[in-house]
Amino acid sequence: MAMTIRDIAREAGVSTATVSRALRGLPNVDPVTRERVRQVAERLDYVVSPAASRLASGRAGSIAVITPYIARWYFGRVLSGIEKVLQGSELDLLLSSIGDPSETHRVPPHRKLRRRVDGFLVISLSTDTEGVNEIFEADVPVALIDTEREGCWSVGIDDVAGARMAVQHLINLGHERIGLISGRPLPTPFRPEENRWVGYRDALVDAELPVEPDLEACGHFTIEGGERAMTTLLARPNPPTAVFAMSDEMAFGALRALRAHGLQPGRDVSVVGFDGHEMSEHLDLTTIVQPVEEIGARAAMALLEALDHPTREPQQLTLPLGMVVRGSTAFRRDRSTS
Amino acid sequence: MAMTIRDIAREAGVSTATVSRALRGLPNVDPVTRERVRQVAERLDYVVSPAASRLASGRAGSIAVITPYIARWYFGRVLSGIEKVLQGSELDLLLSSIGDPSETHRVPPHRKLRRRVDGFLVISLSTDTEGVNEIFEADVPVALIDTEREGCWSVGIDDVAGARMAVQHLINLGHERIGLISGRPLPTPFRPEENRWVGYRDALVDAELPVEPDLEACGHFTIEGGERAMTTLLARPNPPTAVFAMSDEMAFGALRALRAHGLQPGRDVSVVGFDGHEMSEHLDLTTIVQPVEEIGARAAMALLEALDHPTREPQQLTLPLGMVVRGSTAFRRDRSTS
DNA sequence: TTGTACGCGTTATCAC
DNA sequence: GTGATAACGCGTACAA
Repeated sequence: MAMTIRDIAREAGVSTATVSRALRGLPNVDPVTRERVRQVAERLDYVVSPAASRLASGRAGSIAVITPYIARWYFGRVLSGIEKVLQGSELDLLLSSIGDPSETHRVPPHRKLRRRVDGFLVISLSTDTEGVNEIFEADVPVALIDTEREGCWSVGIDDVAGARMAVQHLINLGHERIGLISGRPLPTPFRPEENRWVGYRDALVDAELPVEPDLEACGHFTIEGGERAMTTLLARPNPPTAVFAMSDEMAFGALRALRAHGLQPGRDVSVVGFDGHEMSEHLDLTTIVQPVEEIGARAAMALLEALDHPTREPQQLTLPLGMVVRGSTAFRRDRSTS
Repeated sequence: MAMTIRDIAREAGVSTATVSRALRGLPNVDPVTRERVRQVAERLDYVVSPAASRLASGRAGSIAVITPYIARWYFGRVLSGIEKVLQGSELDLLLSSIGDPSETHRVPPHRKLRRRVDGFLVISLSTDTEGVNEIFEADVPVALIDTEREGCWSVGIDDVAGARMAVQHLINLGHERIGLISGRPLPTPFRPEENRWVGYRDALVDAELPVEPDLEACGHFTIEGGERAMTTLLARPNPPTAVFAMSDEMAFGALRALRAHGLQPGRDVSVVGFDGHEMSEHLDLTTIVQPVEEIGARAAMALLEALDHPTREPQQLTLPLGMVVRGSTAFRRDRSTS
């Protein structure tokens, strides 16, 4: 049924070794021979058996992407960036979501992926997360997204600086009580969350503004959560006049909560998001823009490089951030004045 | 370095054959022996070499998901549903996006995936799309999402009925000029697009309402596109008083276009979307709701079943649809009256 | 119930 | 530049 390398060898009148060399583009093959082998392989519709090739070569021929979520905006886009790069390589992309690490545990990826991948690509997860930490035991290169770790390649943005930029923008607008819609209570298994928290706090401290627990609420990175968080903040004794949400989706929920309370974003309460989600433009949301697809693409490229040059020293890449100011942020006005 | 089956056999004092049988849960193994082998394997941290196992057994141990996009809402959610099911199986999930079939061609998935998957899961793509049609030559089961084809398993919704329901809702509200924001000009490589077009037309024809080219505009399934499409429709000599958008995201754009023109969704122009996107609630959009993640999950389950029982006759599964009515649709009022 | 031994389709190491 | 041939690690008839 399926052609084997021997069929090609026989048909081309050469040995299997030569077929192997010819097809893989290795040197020391007569151009004429190579071409003949190519023709025969083409004609007989031959494709190498990956299983056999992998067994013989010792290479797995694939890389695994470990992500907490697949369906969420950020992760989908990063994944897309990764896939586009890998498409151009010879490697298979194995997708493995580990779900929310705080939920019921699935089989840790390490155990299931043992011996079957040449490298890992990890999105957003802290390297000490249970189920993630184990992948470093495997002796394959790892490219980290949104995190760093000794001996690993990594790509990401400066979350601390991004959060600072967002909060500083609010400070510049005269706000003094600046709230935070975070993901969940620290510590979290997501690095960006920690870092944005630090950036938020640093900006406030530098400006000698209060950092109160009362100014923070968890939004769990969902629209619903953001809405609840904003509602919570509004119900506080002394509510913030501006809010920094750690993601655009949570900011969307915050905007909705404001409107539900008869408040106008920007005019009554300023909101800054984080991501550069397409909808932010449509909802007139000021936000920190990160190059999401490119983050994925660069990480994939880094991993490919690591596989090509095993000895090369891992690099850390930080991609630039931007801020788009829209109507959701404005100068602070005393609410009683309006 | 890495343990082999022989190491386990030696350590457990049995043959490799017994180790293989014991570890795979095959019958005809003394429970005591099996347990001992298990213990040894556990202790030595042994995992089978997938390459060797696949070569020997002839099974690829993985399935491929073919999708046009990864980053878009619908596809990300379907993919997530698939992944959750596959996570519980022994199969690897190979992700392969083929991009927009009308764009520059990448390597067709068939060629790259030959001999390396036990089955295919195809999302939304017409089976006669170039690069997709070839996968049926491989002699492996295929589960189709949003499409059907002889000999294939399939899962989806009734797009014709869904579109009909949306348009009928508008008709019931008294609208007579009902516009359509479609994806792109027919023919398209996406089945849902064709079917929703049919449902739109059928509903209008049944109600003896006009089906004019002037009432249709392409939105390419993006927010931006939907906005442009709505703008186009509003500029027509005799613009529609209601619009059915083939996706929620296009509907979001349409809502924005309306506001940009000083029109109020629902009051001035009614809009119905399609999907059940989380944001639709926040934007007060009436929409047809489909169980997206479940579509993916069911398709994956179908494929697993097909792999387990190769002789079983393929089934076609149609999942139920719902409609959520919100503020974006309302009784038609003569615009001059307002 | 268990063991033996061959085959799976390549790659890689030698010789030539 | 090319050809034998020994791995690679496991699954599986077949025999015991």
